[in-house]
Amino acid sequence: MHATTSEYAILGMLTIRPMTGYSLKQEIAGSIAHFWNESYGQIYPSLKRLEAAALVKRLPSGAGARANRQVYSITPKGERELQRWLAQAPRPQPVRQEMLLKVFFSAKQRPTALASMLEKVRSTAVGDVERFRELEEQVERDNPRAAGLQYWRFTLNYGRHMALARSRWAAETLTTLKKMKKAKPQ
Amino acid sequence: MHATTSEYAILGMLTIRPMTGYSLKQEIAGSIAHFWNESYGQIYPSLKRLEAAALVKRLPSGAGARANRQVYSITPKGERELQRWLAQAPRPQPVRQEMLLKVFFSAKQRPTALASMLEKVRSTAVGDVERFRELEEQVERDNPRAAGLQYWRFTLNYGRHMALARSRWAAETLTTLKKMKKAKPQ
DNA sequence: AAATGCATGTAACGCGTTACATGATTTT
DNA sequence: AAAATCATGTAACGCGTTACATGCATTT
Repeated sequence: MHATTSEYAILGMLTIRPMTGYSLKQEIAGSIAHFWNESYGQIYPSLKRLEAAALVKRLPSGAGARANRQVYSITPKGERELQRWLAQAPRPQPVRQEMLLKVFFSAKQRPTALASMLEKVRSTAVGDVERFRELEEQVERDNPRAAGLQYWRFTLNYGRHMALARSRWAAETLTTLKKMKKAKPQ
Repeated sequence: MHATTSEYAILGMLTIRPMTGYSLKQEIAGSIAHFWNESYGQIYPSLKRLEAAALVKRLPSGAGARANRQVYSITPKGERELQRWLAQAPRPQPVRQEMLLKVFFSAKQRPTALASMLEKVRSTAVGDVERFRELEEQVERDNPRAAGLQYWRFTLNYGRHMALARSRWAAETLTTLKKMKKAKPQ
């Protein structure tokens, strides 16, 4: 078994309900888009591979309208494979923070340039905190009895924690930058 | 101008001092590895492209030993291009959190599986906080008069803030998970 | 003499997005 | 009748890592 993370994401979505490639994309956009996305260029070939590995199967399409529609559901084998994957600790992902590159290389620039960038970072992060809070309320309003509501909340809460940390770091860095300016006026 | 972020990273490193492809890799590993990495497969072709765009130039290699050695330095044009890039707000990067995928899809699993995963996430994050603190001390010890020391600190501090937020989120989530178990014992 | 380090480079592969092509069905 | 939505798919490209090939210089 050498499924990609995209394939596990699809497998996971299919535990909610059987779906077409098209509705997978929609469902992802409407639930986990704040931390995961898939494009059709990934979805359709993935479904083919998952089917070949018997982790998903095509449901018989009711003849007539939308006969070309391919509805996929997860198989028991697919459920076992998903479960196996869930139990493994997430692999640490390589970090590539373009923003920190800009911070680091600002050492030889006028500090005001960095300050204005950090001000944008800060205000974006503050906005994100609010956005996550609203999203959570919206999710609770629209899906009050969703089976995985609490788990959904966990993921939104993660986003909020991170955005909050980011905003605090930016504010702290801006303060330090101002102190540096005072200590060493040009 | 359509340089990639890797190319800007290389350009930035060359503001520290002229370097070979080989030493670029080393220098990156020894300073910004906590948020950025480059492989030779990126570095050498990038240097070629940067040279073609006249953003870097090859220094004349002193004949004799190591004659094949290619030392690159940033050009005034390269410095202008870097500065232009630094002034732009960092583009928001697409998030793909494998870990949250596991949280989200654990809704239909036994909660103990998620708990043990989160415990790993938490302890790793706690370790990271400590690691960033140590790294900062080490940097201050080894490079006490580095020109960009404060900016270096900013980037390490970012890592620490994020790791701290992650550890707190994990702890909070674990607590909620325990409460859920109590409220609905199997 | 052997091992390690310095140094340059490329080919293959993986994973992902974007953009396009195509057409049926449903809504306005 | 037109517009929007549902639906499937692929080709091209971008960016990145891994693994390999090659060879000289320095240290042990």
